[in-house]
Amino acid sequence: MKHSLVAVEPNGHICSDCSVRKFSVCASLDANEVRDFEHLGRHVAFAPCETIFSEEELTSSFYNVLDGVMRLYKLLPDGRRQIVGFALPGDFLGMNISGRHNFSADAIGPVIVCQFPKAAFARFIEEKPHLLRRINELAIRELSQARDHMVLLGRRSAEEKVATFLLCWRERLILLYGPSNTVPLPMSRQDIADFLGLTIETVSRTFTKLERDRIIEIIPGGISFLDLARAEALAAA
Amino acid sequence: MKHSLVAVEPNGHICSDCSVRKFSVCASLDANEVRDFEHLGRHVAFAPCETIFSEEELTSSFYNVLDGVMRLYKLLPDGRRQIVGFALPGDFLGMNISGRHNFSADAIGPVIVCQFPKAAFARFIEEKPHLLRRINELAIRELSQARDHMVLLGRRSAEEKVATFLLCWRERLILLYGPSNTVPLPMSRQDIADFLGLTIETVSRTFTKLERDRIIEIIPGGISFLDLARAEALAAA
DNA sequence: GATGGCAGTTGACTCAGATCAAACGGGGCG
DNA sequence: CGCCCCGTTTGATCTGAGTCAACTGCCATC
Repeated sequence: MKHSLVAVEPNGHICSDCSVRKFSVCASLDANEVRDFEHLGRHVAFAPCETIFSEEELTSSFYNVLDGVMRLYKLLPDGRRQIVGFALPGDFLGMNISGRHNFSADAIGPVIVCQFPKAAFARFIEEKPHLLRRINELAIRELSQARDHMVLLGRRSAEEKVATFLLCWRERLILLYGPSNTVPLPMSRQDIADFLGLTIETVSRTFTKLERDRIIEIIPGGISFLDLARAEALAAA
Repeated sequence: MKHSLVAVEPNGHICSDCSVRKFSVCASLDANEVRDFEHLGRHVAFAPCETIFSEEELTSSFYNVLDGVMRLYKLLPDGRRQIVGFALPGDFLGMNISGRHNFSADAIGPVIVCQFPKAAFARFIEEKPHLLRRINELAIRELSQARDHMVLLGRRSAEEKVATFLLCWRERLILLYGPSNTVPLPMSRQDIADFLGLTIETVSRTFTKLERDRIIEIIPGGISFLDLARAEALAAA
């Protein structure tokens, strides 16, 4: 846990140039609104493994991921961990009704976020129903993903879980960075295990099995798909 | 699967008298808006085991549960089922972004819903940001519950799952009907199993074990808590 | 008050994935 | 270069929950 590198660009950023704008909440804002919006958020960088916010902590800000990957997780009192998602550029974090975060978030690699003070953001949204609609849309999309993940956790085998994870992760990266059969995996095996409800050993063995079956190739920092069709068959089944 | 009993009250209902109003989306509407809202929805009754809507079906309506219990579930192609939630009076169903339902819903016992044609509802919401805010609030609450359920599915033992389920179900019923240590369970053992990512046999055995340990008592159509503190200890651990 | 059916329970056995333990391997550093 | 560290892989064994099968008990129907 290194210390944070605060405020990389002390309000010198320009939202209209922002690379994740079209994926993000801000997609719903027009040119004038974006200008106002700019004064609201500021860019903050986090070092690998740094915590952006913790479960049960009072929510003081919302976050828009600009660059990097985060793991979002919940801990049981005895230390068991369930990763409830990975956040990528464009993801919007921090909404809740209790006033406290309901999961923790930390940076996997270096991360840059656009941070909005909660109160100012709430005020800004007040008169912008289209922004609210956009946030609602994102929440509903996440809800749908959460339900899909419940099916995976409750009813799928280890091999199905891993295949599904790799394919879904690939899809997300394609949306952001364009098509490729090579899939970087910035998170550790332990992270993948805690996301899929498995142990690290099972994840590792399953990777090896998929490679032995010539479905994937394990490369440093990721995998490469050799046979997408068979991977999809495993995931669908 | 019996045939449906349509439109119990062909628009003779009065929203201002509605028993679930304070729990529901409609809580955000003022007296005038409720009057307009009345013309939008109509009450529809469903017989036990009837399907309200199916996954992948085009969304033509939204639903507000007025009475009864529904199971919300997703099926894998080979028939494995994951119940993603149970809907109780006050729950609002049908929101999605794809235009298709992303899970199926059927009645467990007799169910009455308030059904809103999608288009009319969308038009109504257009100029009512507070209603949108209320819907967003409900979505965020559900998202939080979904994440809690992921932890349960991915990281908890059978006994912890069952104890947690019974306690959570009790909490929901208390909110609606007031405190009681007796907890009706209208859903079948199979439903509970498919909700918790277990088999029916494991659910049954775990119930028996909890009863043998004098934590619960199994009664027809439900259970009764004998030792809430120990149940909570099991669920928390 | 027999009969059939279905939800739930119980028992015996199996197995997928967990646990425990050891080995591997690549990158950083003295 | 050699050593260590740590994330990962592999192997051996164990076990919690799944599977398969039989049984119970409660209605519903005749």
